[in-house]
Amino acid sequence: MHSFTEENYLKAIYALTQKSDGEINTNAIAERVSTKAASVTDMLKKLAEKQLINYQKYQGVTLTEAGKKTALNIVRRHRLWEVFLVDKLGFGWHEVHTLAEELEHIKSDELIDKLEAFLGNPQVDPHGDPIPDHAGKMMHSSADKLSESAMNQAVVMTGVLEHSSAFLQYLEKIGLTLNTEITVQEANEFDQSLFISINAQPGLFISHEVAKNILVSAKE
Amino acid sequence: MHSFTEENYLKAIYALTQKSDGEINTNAIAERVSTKAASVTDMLKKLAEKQLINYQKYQGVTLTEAGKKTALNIVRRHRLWEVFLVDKLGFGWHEVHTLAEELEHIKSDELIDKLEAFLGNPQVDPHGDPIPDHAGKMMHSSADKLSESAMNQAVVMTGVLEHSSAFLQYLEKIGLTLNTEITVQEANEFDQSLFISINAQPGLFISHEVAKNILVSAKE
DNA sequence: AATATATTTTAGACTAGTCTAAAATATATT
DNA sequence: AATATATTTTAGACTAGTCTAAAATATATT
Repeated sequence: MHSFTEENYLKAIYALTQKSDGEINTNAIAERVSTKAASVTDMLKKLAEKQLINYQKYQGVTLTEAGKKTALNIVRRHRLWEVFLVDKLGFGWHEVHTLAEELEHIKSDELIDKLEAFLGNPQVDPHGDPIPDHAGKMMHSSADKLSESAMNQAVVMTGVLEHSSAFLQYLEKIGLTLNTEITVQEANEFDQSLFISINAQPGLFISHEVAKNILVSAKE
Repeated sequence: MHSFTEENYLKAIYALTQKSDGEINTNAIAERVSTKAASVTDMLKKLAEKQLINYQKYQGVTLTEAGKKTALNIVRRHRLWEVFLVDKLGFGWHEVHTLAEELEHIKSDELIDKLEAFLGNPQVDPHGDPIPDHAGKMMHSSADKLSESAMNQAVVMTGVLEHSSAFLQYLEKIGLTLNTEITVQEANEFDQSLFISINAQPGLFISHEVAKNILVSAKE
């Protein structure tokens, strides 16, 4: 069994790997787990010892198969708890991350499997991120950024690339939530801001910064 | 905020207080939190420092008001999670204690309040133990031991005094679960074993040891 | 290629919680 | 009341995880 702290490091390494394939460096991990580089080095030795990461001094880090499996399991737990918090307890999608960070460390496969069944075997969490199964497999969505979406073509919002509470609250306020139907009606060449319509209602402007953090898929 | 470990000590002291009013001694706590007396002494100093317990060297321990409030809050969390695990996820009443011991340490009043509402504001946990409210108040049940129940009088099972998995599984197997209607038909003078009928079905024998760990209330 | 800068690691110290063995105190027994 | 026994506390050491400051290495710049 891995400690609370070890799990957090693995999760951080996994998340960083997603963003930037290749080796992950010490400072990036330190920032993610809110600690100092020196502490990270200590933990990397420990994780390497346990065969969870490939680590050579000064050479950066990659997850081993075992490490990846563990990380995906944590992600699985995290996302299932998020679904529970939003769907069952009525939390907003911007409020659940911190709570799920605690809940994810409760280790019982039986608990998680029962939770999954209770939630109706959801494929994605409240932010549209896919939920890994036991084996670590998860849905691969073929989503595009709204900022790259074609004009006058109805698409459906399926995810976000930015998970900050501020961003999520803003989206909710202007009516951009998962499964919303969006049509880009105009793109401003100067700043790439978009004029869009939501669910066929009066449109609104969003900045490029916002548009590039929204994922959409073709309406099926 | 109190650490995971501090919470466990407070909970242990509270539980011991329930069983034996008066001061709680170091060894009893050590056994309950599975540690050594020396470690308990260290922690008692810390808890006294934080005004959670009244502690004088060699004199035993009592909870302060603040300590009691904290302990009741942990009990509240523990029992609500147990309801969730049994009612919503389908765990057996003998399986939930250990999981709830982990879940109870997740500290968010909002989470617990929402969980409580989601569960329909239950008054008791799956073992019939009352759930404290915010203020630490809880239902006071006027239950008797089945072993002291009057003959030929229908009563309802409302709780247990023994929470071991083995005992709970045994009760479930023979059909003794919460809210079961029980009538004592015969008492054996020699060993105080009882012949009882359950929900008006063919009767069965139970030992005195079992009967004295079952709580019943008058059928209303 | 030599040097400056940035990144990572090492060394040694700190905290929370635990332990063993010895010392101090309380309680039980005569 | 004196002594034996049981309980609790103290002293000092250990582990997991963290930190700062200095040393080692890698990368960027000239």
